[in-house]
Amino acid sequence: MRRTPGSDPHCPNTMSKPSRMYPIPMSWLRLQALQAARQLLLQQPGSGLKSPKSHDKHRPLQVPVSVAMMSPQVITPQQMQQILQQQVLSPQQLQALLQQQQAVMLQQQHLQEFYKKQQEQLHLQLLQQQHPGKQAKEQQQQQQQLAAQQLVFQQQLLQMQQLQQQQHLLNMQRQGLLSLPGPAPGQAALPGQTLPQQAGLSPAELQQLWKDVTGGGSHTMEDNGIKHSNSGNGGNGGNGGGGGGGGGLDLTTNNSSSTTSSSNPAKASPPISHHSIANGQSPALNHRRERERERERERERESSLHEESGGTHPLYGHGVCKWPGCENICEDFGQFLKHLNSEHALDDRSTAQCRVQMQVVQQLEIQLSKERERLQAMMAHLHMRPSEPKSSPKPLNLVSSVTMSKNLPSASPPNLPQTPTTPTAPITPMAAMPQVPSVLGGANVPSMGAMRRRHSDKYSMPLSSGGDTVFIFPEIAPNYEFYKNADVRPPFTYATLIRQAIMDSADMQLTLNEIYSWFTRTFAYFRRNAATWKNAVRHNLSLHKCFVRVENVKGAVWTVDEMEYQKRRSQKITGSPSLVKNLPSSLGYGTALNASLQAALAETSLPLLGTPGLMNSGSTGPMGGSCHGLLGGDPSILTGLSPPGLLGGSPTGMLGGSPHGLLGCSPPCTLSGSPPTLMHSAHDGYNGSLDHLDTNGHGSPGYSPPVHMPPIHVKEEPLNMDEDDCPMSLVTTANHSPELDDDRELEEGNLSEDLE
DNA sequence: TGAATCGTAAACATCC
DNA sequence: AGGATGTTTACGATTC
Repeated sequence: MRRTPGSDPHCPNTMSKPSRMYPIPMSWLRLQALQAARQLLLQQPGSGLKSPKSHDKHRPLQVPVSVAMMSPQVITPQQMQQILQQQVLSPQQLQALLQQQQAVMLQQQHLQEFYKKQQEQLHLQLLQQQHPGKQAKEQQQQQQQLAAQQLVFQQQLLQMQQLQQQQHLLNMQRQGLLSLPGPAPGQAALPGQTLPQQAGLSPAELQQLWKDVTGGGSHTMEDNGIKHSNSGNGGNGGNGGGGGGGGGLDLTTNNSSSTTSSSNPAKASPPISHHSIANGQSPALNHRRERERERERERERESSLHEESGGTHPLYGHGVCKWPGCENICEDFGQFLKHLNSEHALDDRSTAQCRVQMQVVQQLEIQLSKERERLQAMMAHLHMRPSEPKSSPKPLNLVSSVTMSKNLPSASPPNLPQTPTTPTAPITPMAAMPQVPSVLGGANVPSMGAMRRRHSDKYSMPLSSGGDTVFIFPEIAPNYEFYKNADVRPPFTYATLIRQAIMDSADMQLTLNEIYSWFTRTFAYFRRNAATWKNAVRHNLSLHKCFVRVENVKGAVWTVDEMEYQKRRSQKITGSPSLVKNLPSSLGYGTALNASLQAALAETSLPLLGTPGLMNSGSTGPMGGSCHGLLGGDPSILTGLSPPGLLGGSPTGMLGGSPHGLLGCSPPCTLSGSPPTLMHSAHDGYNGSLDHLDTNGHGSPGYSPPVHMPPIHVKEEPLNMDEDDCPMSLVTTANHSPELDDDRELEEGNLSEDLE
C-alpha cells in the first residue's frame, strides 16, 4: 500500500505539497500581501472595498499594496514557529526590528510635527504677504528662514523616506514570512486577530487614510506581482483568495495633477519660490543658491545611494516603483528617480502615506508581539506536558527545560545571531538600506517562504542553532529543549539522528531499542507514529553502511562507521565542486552551524574560524585547521557571502543548518563545533592525525566507535569489493588491528587531499 | 531530464 | 503464535 501524498499524518511537513526551496519572488509576496489584505478588508464592513463579488477569485482586488502590508493577523503560531525555527528572523532580530521601527516612527512623528508647523508658518506667511501693511524685509527674512528650514526638513524627510522604505522592505519580508505556505492564508482572517483590537487604527481607518492620501486617480496594478497573483492563485490551496487584479483603489502616482508639492527638491517648493520670485530681491537669490546647493546635495545623496546600492533603490525594483501603493513602471533608475521626486515629493499625500505606513508597521509589531506571546504560551504548555516517561536523565538534560519557553520565542537565546540589521544600524539611509535588502529583504524573504519539507534539514535550522551540537552543548540547549517538547519534526535525516544517538551514547553503541528510546526521549515528534519512524530507523540502519551491527554481550548493538560516513561525504564533496561551494546546503542533512557560529557570523560577518564559540568544545585547533582545509576554500561560506545567502539568503543558507548528516555529513558540521559527534565526524575527515577527543572525555584512538568495542559479530555487511577502500567497515567484524588504523589514516590522508 | 538522496511503506526472514 | 529485529524492495518527493 503506497501512501498517498499528503495523507501521511505522521509526517505532515514532508508530504504536503510542493514547496521547492526556491526564492519567493517579490511579486508573489505581494500577492500574498494582497490576499491577506483582502481578507482583512473584507472583514471591514465599512472599508468600502468590499464588493458583493468579493469572493470571486478573479475579482480585481482594490487594495493598495501597502495596505495589504498591514495584515499581521496572518501570522499563525505555526508560522511563528517556523519563522523562529528557520531563523528567518531570530527573536533578537525581531526585537531589534521592533525597536528600530519604533525609533523610526518617533522620528517620523517628530518630522511630521515639524512639517506641520512649517506648513502653518508658510501659510501664515502667505496670508501676511497679502496684507499691505507688512514689511517686505521682515517677510523676506522670515521666508528665508522658512526656506532654510524647509530645505532641512526636506533632507530629513528624504531620509525618512529611505527609512520608510526600509520599513517597507521589512514589512515585505515579514509579509513573506506570513505568506508561508500552509494554513496561514486560510487562517489569516481570524476574528480575534483583527487589527482594530490591537491598535488605534482599524484597517478601515487605514484604508480611509489611504483613500484620503491617494486623492483619487486610477492606477491599474499591473506590476508583476499582480500578474502573478492572477495566474497563481488557483493552485494556492489554502489561499483561496483571489489574486490581485486590476485597478482599484490605489495610490496613483501617475496622477500628475496631484497637489502642488512644496518639497520636491527638483521643483522646489512653490510657496517659497513664489515668494522669492515675487520679492525678486537678494534674499531670493540667496535662497535660490541655497536651493541649488540643496539640489546638489540631493543629487549627491541619490547618486551615492545609487552607487552604494549598486544601481538599486529601496523604492525601486523590477522596474517598478515600490513606494507603497505605487506600482509605477520606471524603465530605468533615472526615470525612477524622476518619478520619485515628482510623484513622491514631500506633500500631504506622501506624508500621509508615511503616516499610514507607520501605522502598518505598528500594527505588525503589535500583532507580532501577540503572536509571540501566543507562541510562548504554546511552548510553555507543551513543555508542561508530561510526555516523557522514558526520558532518562542524561547530561544534556541538565539544561533547564524552562529555558525553552523563554528562549524560544522572544527571549533571544544567547546564541541567536545578531544580524547586522539590528537597530544598531545607522539610521542614515545609506548605511541602513543596503543591509536590509541584502539580509532581511533579499535574503530572508525567499528563504522563509521555503517551507521546511523533507529535506528541510538541509536548510532550516531549528530555532537558534542546530545540528548535532544541539544535543550536547548547553548553548544549544534551546534547540534541544525545543525538539524535546515541541511536536516538530527535527530537520535531520534519520541517518543523522541515528548517528547522533549512537555518538551520544557513552560507548558509542546502542541497541535498537536504545536508539528508539533516544528518539522518543529527544524528540517529541517521535513519540507518536512509532511504527513509521521505527521502521525508518531500522531501514536506515540496515541500508546505510555506516551503521554497523555488532553482536555484543548484551545482544546486538549498532555502531557508526565513521569511515563510511567520511567516504560518502568525500564522494559528495569531490563529486561536485559546486558542492564544496554550497556545502551547507548540499552536503549534510542535519547539522546546522551552531549558535556561536551563527552569532559570530552575524556579528562579525566572517571571522568565524577565529570565533571561540565557533570552535567551542575542544574543536579549537584541529577544527580550525580542518575547517580551513575544507571550508576555507570557499570564503563565501565563511563570510556568509555565498550566493545562497548566509542568513537565509536562500533556503540553503547557513542558517539552514547544515547537516551533519551521516550520509552526507558536511564540513559545516565541523564548524558547528560540535561535540563528540562532530568531533568525530569532522575531525576524522579533515585530519587523520587528529585525536578524537570528545566532549564526553572519550578518547578515541581509533576512528570509529566500533574500534573500541568488543566486537563479536558484524552485520554481514556487504563485504563488497567496493569496501576495499574502506577497511573500516570491516573493522566492526572483529578485532581492531593497528593496521586498520593505518589504513584508515592513509585513507583519510587521501581524503583530506581530496577535500583540499 | 536524470541521478542521487531521503522518507515511507511493506514484504519477508530470523530470533526470542 | 506473536513481537522484535533486521533486510530488502519499491515508490514518491526533493534536490542538484
